[in-house]
Amino acid sequence: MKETKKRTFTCGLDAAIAIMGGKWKGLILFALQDGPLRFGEVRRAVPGISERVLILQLREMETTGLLHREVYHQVPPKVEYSLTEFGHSLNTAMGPLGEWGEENIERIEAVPWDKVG
Amino acid sequence: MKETKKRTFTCGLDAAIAIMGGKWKGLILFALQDGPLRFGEVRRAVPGISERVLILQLREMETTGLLHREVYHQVPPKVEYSLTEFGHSLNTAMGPLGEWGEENIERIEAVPWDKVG
DNA sequence: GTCCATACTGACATTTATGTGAGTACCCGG
DNA sequence: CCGGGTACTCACATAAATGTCAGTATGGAC
Repeated sequence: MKETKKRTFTCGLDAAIAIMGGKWKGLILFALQDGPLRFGEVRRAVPGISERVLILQLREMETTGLLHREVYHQVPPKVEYSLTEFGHSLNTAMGPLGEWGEENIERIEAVPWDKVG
Repeated sequence: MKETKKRTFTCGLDAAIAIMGGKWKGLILFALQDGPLRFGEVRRAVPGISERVLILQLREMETTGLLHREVYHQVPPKVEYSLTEFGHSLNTAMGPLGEWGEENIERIEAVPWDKVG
């Protein structure tokens, strides 16, 4: 029960998708690419995310080694999040995907999303 | 709710992630990169996916314009799926992500996945 | 003492994604 | 008439992801 299950992946893309999780982690990664941000700054940098989900995502990304969490013992509290080397490398790898999205954003927005699901 | 809701995205990466949907579409795209495959061939190329979910994913990807569905009126039935130009371009954009996953697959598999969620 | 700001935590509800297993339609060869 | 092969469809069930909202802890300013 306490054995850490060793997930296996069919290919590198499979693994990368697992790391990326849902719809937020890529955006969080993107937001942090230019340097550390405090919790509240990350929240403002990722419009639409709820506070609780942001915390969950940040914790997951800390566990997977994508980012570092630095706590300053102050009042009011201050916590800074920054990318690790691992996180930076993933961010770099996602660059082309982001560019593809930029180039095709009109087409993507025109998709009849309510008929997709 | 009859109006097709025009989703908007905060950035290109956001849009790309929306297109990629869950954990399967990237793998399906990857499987189709070398040419058309029949339904059963896609299923075998994407281990672990259930038949129903595969159908749903293929339909979504057809709707979003990533792939083309060609029906041959034969018995037994034959349906071939192939990437569109749009699908190919996305596949290309995901190339670096797949390579990143390959390079880091050991590290990713070593993540304590049961403590992540 | 009261309030402020910040970064949380916890209970709960909802939405979305995925999975299971059965059944359908078709023509053909036996 | 039966079973084989393929690509589905349908009803249902569960799991995972996301959302809402209230509450907590802290020390300093007032």
